[in-house]
Amino acid sequence: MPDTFLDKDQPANRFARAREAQAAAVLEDYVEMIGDLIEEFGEARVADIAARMSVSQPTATKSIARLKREGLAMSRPYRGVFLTEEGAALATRVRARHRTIVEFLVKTGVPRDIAELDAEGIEHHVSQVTLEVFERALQARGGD
Amino acid sequence: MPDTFLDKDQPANRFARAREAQAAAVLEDYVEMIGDLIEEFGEARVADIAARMSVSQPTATKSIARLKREGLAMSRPYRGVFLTEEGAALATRVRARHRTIVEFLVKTGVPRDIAELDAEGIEHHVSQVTLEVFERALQARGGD
DNA sequence: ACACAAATATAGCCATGGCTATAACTTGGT
DNA sequence: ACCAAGTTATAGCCATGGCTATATTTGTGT
Repeated sequence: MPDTFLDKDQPANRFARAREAQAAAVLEDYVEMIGDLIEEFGEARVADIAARMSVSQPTATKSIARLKREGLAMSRPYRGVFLTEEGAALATRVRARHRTIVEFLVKTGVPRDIAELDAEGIEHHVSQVTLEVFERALQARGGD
Repeated sequence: MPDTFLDKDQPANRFARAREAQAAAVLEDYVEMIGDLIEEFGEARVADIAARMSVSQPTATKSIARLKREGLAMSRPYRGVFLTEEGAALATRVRARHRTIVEFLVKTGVPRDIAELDAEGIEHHVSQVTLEVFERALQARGGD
């Protein structure tokens, strides 16, 4: 089990820390979504990625370039996008974390649709410790 | 009671929504911290703001310029920064929300120092509905 | 009053992540 | 085989939020 999702160093200041988490957020979102698309359609096309992110196609292309630079994805021009081993592993962790947060919020009393929306922003800022607390809370009372 | 913190429209897509929340985050953080500084020292100097944000002084100056453009703060060159009525109101709401989230996390079982760190990133993505759920959870079991 | 230190502003750089417009490539149909 | 349509890439723009280096202003101490 990893102790981090996508960070290199821990900054001293809480604002600096939140900034770092934010920088990783875009990568995490793309990787998770590309994983979803591959699972659904067998491949992830740029156009689909752009549509899911509600972003223009060139913006998606640019972000994918960054994913490639960071070693999370691979692609050949005019072909679909695929995840590296590292990217796939990250996608798995991100997806699990997302589900944990949504389920925790729902269990706490937040309507599921709102929980989904909030989780999208929240998930990138939840530490491993907090995530484990959420998991324990889920197991405790009614892990149906 | 406000139904929003700092948003204009609601985007359809959850990623787009998270992006918007993020755009407001910097403003919210600055406004809250400027409020803190004014309360502590009677004024907020650029140097202090920069130090608290762990950011260079020119970066702080630039962000303050944006706060002014958005009508949240005021300042005269080489003088301290002050909040407009709107800025002060926002600071109050942001501070209350921050405390609610920290206390909720602590009550759930997250160590306080970690709760503080996580809250910094989380708070900008918690909807009004979820916040109210947290508040109710706090009142419910042991509002000591 | 004036010089100097400290604080703030400005200039100019970089990366990210948006966008539109357009070029280049793929693919499917005749 | 080729052309049209669809898809992806590229060019070039903008704002934000980082930074360093430097100019300017404030204010303090002698």
